[in-house]
Amino acid sequence: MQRDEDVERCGFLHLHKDTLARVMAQLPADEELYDLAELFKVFGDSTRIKILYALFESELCVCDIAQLLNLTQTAVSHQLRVLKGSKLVKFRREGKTVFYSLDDDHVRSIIGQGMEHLNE
Amino acid sequence: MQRDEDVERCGFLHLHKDTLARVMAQLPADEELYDLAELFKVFGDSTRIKILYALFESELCVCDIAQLLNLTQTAVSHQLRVLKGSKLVKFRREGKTVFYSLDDDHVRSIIGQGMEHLNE
DNA sequence: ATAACATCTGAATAGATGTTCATATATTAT
DNA sequence: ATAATATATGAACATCTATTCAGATGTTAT
Repeated sequence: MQRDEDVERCGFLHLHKDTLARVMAQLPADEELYDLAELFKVFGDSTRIKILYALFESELCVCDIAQLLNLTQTAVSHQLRVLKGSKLVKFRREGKTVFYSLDDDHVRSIIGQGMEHLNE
Repeated sequence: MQRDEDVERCGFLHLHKDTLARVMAQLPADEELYDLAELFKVFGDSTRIKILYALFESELCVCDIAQLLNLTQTAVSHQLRVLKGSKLVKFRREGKTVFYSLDDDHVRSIIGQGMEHLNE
């Protein structure tokens, strides 16, 4: 991934200096780009997408999610942990059961935009 | 991932029938959800995110992208292939060089929404 | 035709990821 | 305290994925 000057490559032949400046100016810091990729990685699993979609309509407990989507309780629990870590879902406890719900409207808009892209 | 009735679980204790109906009605087909996850998987890699971001300002050739982002030409080429496969970038050939550009405004909005979510 | 250049492709490898199994924790009822 | 229930967690395993290396393809100039 890291590179130095030990390999022959073309120069910035096709890129004007001012364009280069604009591209570089737009480019966020490496860490921010990394975090962004980490966020999308969370959306990049069908189990998690299913869970998020199920939560569109109503808060749900772990067990209901598992039955609804035909998944094991353990798998759901693991994935909810990931979704929680990215602040995409929040939860509240009520006795033995834990209810999860969407934490953020960005979830809807991101998924919505993704769906739009697919249906083109 | 697949389950049957051989394991003890809670019933739909917390979910009213009409809510269940709404949740199920909202839920897209499995294949669609799978495709959506595949799409986000593409966004879920920092190299690809960098490439997409670089293309926000201007079309770029493979070699310029590689130098700009300090990546090998091969790695960039492989990732452009993936981006092309998801219709996120398009390209045009000009002599020896190939210029890539964003294929879709959804790229901007999806990345934008992701960034917004991070900065909360 | 040959050389030089830009890009692409396939195989191999190392690292990341999701599920399962077994078990632990937490809450409620008896 | 004990049992029952809902959820969470850790380790192990199999699968997927991104990069690198070596070589192929396509284009232009000589």
